Parts: sequence; C-alpha cells; structure tokens
Amino acid sequence: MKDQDAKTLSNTQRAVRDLRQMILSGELAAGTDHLESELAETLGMSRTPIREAALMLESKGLLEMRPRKGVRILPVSSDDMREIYDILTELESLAAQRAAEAGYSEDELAVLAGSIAKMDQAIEAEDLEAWAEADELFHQELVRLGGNKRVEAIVAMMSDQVRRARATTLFIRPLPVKSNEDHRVVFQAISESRPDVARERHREHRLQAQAMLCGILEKHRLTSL
Amino acid sequence: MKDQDAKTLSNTQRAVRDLRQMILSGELAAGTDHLESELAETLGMSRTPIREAALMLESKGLLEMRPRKGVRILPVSSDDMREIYDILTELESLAAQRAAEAGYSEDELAVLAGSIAKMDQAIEAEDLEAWAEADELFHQELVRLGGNKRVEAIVAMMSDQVRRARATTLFIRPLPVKSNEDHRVVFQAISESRPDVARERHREHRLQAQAMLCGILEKHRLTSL
DNA sequence: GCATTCTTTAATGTATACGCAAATAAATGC
DNA sequence: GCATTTATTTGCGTATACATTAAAGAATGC
Repeated sequence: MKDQDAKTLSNTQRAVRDLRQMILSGELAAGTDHLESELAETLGMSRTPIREAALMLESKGLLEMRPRKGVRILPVSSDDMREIYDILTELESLAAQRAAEAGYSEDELAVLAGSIAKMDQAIEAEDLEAWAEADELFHQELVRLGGNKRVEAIVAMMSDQVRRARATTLFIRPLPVKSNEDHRVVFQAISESRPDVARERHREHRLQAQAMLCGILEKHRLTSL
Repeated sequence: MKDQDAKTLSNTQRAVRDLRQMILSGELAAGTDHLESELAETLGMSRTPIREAALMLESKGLLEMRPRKGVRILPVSSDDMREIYDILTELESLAAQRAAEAGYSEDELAVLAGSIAKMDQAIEAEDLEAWAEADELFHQELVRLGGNKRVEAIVAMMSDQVRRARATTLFIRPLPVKSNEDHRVVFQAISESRPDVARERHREHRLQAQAMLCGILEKHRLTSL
C-alpha cells in the first residue's frame, strides 16, 4: 500500500494501478478470463471504475474486452515481442540521437550515468533483478532525454509488456555483460554530442538484444503454452 | 449515416466515431471545452458511453479530460507535429524495410501501386484533396505491408492528428511533385526486395516532408492562435 | 438418439441517481 | 472598498438498476 490510496486517487486510477500490478505479477495469468463483476468485487468497487480502467488497459494492450466473455488477459507471444522490440529499436535509437543533439550537461546526464553504474554493481553481485531494474531505468531515462513526449508514452506502454516477457527470459539469458558495454558506448556518444554514433550504436545494441531474447522466447514457447 | 448505426454498433462505438469525426472536421474546435453532459445530449445518449468514448480518444491524444473543466479538444501545435513526424519517420521507414524483406508479389503490391497512380492523377488534375487521400492510402498501405500490427496501430493513431494539421498545410505547401517521385522510388525498392534502400529512401522522404510541413506550421502559428 | 427450437440465465451496455468536491457567487468583517 | 469566509451551484466520480442479447440448457419433434 502506498501512502495515498483512498485519498487523492480516484477508484478508476486505483483500478488501473491494481489491475496492472496484478497482471504484471502474474496474479491475473495470461490467457485467463475475468468478469467485470468479479474484478469489481476483488478490488472492492463497482463495475463502473473497473470498466473505465479496463478500457485504458485495453488501449495499452494488456487485456482485451470481449462481450460475454469477460476481460481476457492477453498473453505475450514471441511474435508480440518481435513487434515490440522492433518498435523500441527504432524509437529508442531516435531518442539516443536526439539526446546527443541536445548537448546535455554532465549534471543532466547524471541519472543515465547512475543507471549504468547500478547495472555494473548488479552484474558484480550477480543480482539479476537489480540489473533489470537499472536497465529499465537506463532505457526510460534515455527516452526522456530524447525529449519526445509521445515516444515516451509509447515506450512506457510497451515496457509493461516487455516486463512481463522478462519474467521468462531474465534467468535464462546469459549474464548481460555485453549489454553493459553497449550502454556505456551509447552514453559516451551522447555526452560527446555525436548523434549519428549514438543512434547507430544504440540501434545495434537493440537489434542484438532482440535477436537473443526472441530466440529464448521462441525456444520456451512450448513450455509456456 | 452509414448502413448500420443503431444496429450493430454500440453507443460507445458510435460516440467514438462521431466525436472523432466532429474533431477532425473542426465542428469541435481545437482548444474548446465541452461538458460530458453537453456531448451526451448532442449525440443523444447518456453520459456513460460518452465517458467511455472520451477515455479512448484521450488515449489517442485527441482530447483531454479535466475534472470540472469538461473535455478539452487538444490543439495540434507545430511542436506536436514535429514529435509526430519524428515517430512516423522511424516507424514507416521500418515498415518500408520490412515490406521489402517480405518479398511481396506484384499482386500484393497492387494497392500501393494504385495509390501512387492516384497521386499522379491528382497532381495532373491539381486536386489536392484527392492527392491527400491517395497519399494517406500510400502510407497506410505501406505500414500494413510492414506487417507489424502495433506499428499500424500507432501510425493510425497519429494519422488522425496529421489529418488535422493537413487542413492547415495542404493549400499552402508547394504542389507535391517531388513527393510523388519519392514514393515511386520507395515502391521500386520494395518490389525489388531491397530493404536497406527502401528504408533509407523513405526516411529521406519523410525527413524532407517533415521539414517543409513544420516550417509552414511554424510560420502560420500566429495566424491560428 | 440427434437435431432443432424454445427457454432460461447471465453478463454486458447503458441510463440514472446521488454524493462530493471544486469553482463561483454572496456576504460579512475589517 | 477589499479581503476573507461562507453558501451555492455545478459537473464529475461512482454506485446501482435495468434492458439487451448472446450463450447455455431443456424440451420437443422426428
């Protein structure tokens, strides 16, 4: 429970937050159906805010509302991840380019640098959860520095689904040492204001990560189905 | 009125369609506020479907719901268009690449070829409306051929806003002769299965179009405000 | 025993009612 | 006359009730 629950947040907002959390945590498993009224009872509110929340989560691609069938939690297939990574590759590369063009000061790049440091520490400690968290921070901050609000929104939307897939891949994939090097190279290009380098390096980084992760998901597809 | 109105479409769906249309046509002008109850009365339904529709259109960036202020129709600034075109540049270039990789047959490329033909005719006849329509078809079909459903969804979402901006630029911009040549080059690269060429040519095409259109919007910013 | 139709059920789509909070208007104190 | 506080209004958030319709089950005819 956060500090504010019934206070400043509306029921609709709580429903969005809670349902999202339940989906990401797997409490609402992929592929399962749930009636609006069940969810309403679970979260202790009426159907109205549940419907509004479901509508929002539907537009984010986390679930699907089907008349008479209830809301279905959408599974994330390897094909889905391929689509998502394709988009992230393009939009994050753009962000890297724009961030390099912007000529940020060392201070303004502190969060980005910090996330790389955290990833290094996590690798050292072989703490994959911590690494994943820092990795997400890096990508999120990179996109923020890119300065395009719509890119930010799209990436945030997709990152929910990436997070779900990561639950599968994180403990199977090789230790992300190479990944950390990639991040450093991109960071350097941004801090040296070299847009084309930042763009291309990040693009390569993403393409490699995508190939690896989709490969893993493909292999384990049968397991999860 | 389409063939089906009260028949197969729910009120929520009608509200989405009608509100979207009213925004695109300018009937609901950018920057204006409207109470949920007003809109409900206008469309002859209760607030519930209006709210659900507004929620969807909000996620598409056409409007904003603000407590006690009503729903605000969001204006499209030149900054907005810069953001949108940046995204379209990246995602459509990806689509062009993927379309070229897919190795479509002549038949499968018929719609794309047709849209180019229509643009040529429109230029000939100096019919800018027809040209815009064909141009939109080209980009839409290109993205479809790219085979990424999420890209399709994002582009469709943004194209609503592009359409609103076009109302400003269409009759000011130079006759899009160069644009047609660009399209032909991209088409050829796709039909010859040359992904890198398709990607780069389309990218250049988009960057030029963006620079031109944002320039126009920038100039006429004062007029519209 | 199977198929078809009717009945019933159950879940959604939508209307409506109401409480609450925010914005505006009014009133009182200084 | 201005500021501050109090009333009032008004629009939203949400609960709830109801109508609609699709799906499931029962029953009847063949």
